[in-house]
Amino acid sequence: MKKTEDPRIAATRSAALDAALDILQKEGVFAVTHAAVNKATGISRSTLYRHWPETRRFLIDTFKHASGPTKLEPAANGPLRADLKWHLVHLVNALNESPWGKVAAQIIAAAATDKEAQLLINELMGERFAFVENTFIAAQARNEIASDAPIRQLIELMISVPYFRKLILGAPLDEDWIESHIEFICSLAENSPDYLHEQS
Amino acid sequence: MKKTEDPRIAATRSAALDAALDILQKEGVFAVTHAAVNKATGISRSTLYRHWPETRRFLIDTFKHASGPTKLEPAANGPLRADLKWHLVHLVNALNESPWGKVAAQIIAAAATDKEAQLLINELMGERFAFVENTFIAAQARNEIASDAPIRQLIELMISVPYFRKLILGAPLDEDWIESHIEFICSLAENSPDYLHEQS
DNA sequence: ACTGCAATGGTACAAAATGTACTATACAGA
DNA sequence: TCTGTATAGTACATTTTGTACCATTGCAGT
Repeated sequence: MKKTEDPRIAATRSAALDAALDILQKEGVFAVTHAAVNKATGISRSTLYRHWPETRRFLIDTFKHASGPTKLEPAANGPLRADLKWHLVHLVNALNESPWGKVAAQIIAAAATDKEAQLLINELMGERFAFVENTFIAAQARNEIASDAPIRQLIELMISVPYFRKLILGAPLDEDWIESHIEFICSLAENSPDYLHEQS
Repeated sequence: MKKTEDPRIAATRSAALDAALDILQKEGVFAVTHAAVNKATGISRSTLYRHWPETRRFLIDTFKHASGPTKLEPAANGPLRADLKWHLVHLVNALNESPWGKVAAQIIAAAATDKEAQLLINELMGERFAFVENTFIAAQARNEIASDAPIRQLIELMISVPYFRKLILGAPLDEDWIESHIEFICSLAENSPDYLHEQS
């Protein structure tokens, strides 16, 4: 059994991934190479090859590094509107300010051919979905919204639009937009017509 | 002045881009190289370098090739629900069956560092947005939906969710899903509460 | 059919990137 | 201090990438 990890290993891994992430954001996936990280950090190429014998794995680890420690704190148990806004602000911050916003598109693209990337996405998205879902369920329990509200679709609406705007349209996600999006979702959730049952 | 383009040029371009697209779909962006296309087509490497001196441009042209001739036929002028379904089926088909669905994520990722890729996306998305927008405007003219319906947001809802499901979640877009999504959108559009004006 | 022009194919070669092996040094932990 | 391991550095083999050159092929106009 192993006591503690050699701090040197952690140090090089951390420094290398920091640099790789930086390169990834600034110059794109093609620029993330052992040689480039060596140049940026001074960590010798042979050491980098020992840590990541295959470039693909290096890139995947960089992605994981970018997603960072995902500790989603629980939303306050206020009214639905406040809780949703809290979630949305959290999401928008992640897209606007953390490295995540800049590399998410790369990870998604990688997922097309790399199973690990897809797993990473599933993990992160699953976490966020569950998180928002809990908020809706709590609101149902407080009778703020109908018991048959289309929660799944409301969650998708809430999350997919900011991703789409940011990653695909390149449109800004500012304070005003957050307000209008929340308003849009909340009026749907609160009015809660029987969307799925009143089919013509 | 130039009469007609040498058919050989068109032939090699076409064959090269076909192969490049095939490689892109099957093996990802890193596999799209002059050498790989040479191996796949028999077109000599020197010829490929003459056509695309830089690999980046080669990839961008492959993206454009994937997006194909985007001739969006006008939707029928039926009731809103029918028109929207027509649009959504068209979009889902593009995501499910054409190369677009498989390479869209790659293009989006490329857009992060490449201006041309972003322009391509803007062009394609702008086209589709305008298209769906016309349908909503026509529905307004026919008094099917209120004059102050939040069209922009409804369009984003309609388009962003299938993209999100397909590209990010990897979830299927089948017939059932199309029905429920249409139902969701239509009930919003038709009920048309004053989403944006009844702020608390 | 003939001819000039341009595109292609093929080869050779230069340059750079990638991957591996080996040794000496520096550092962590006991 | 001592041992084991991680790192730095070097050297080298291999692959990939990019360029130059020339012979050949095919197109277009006469």
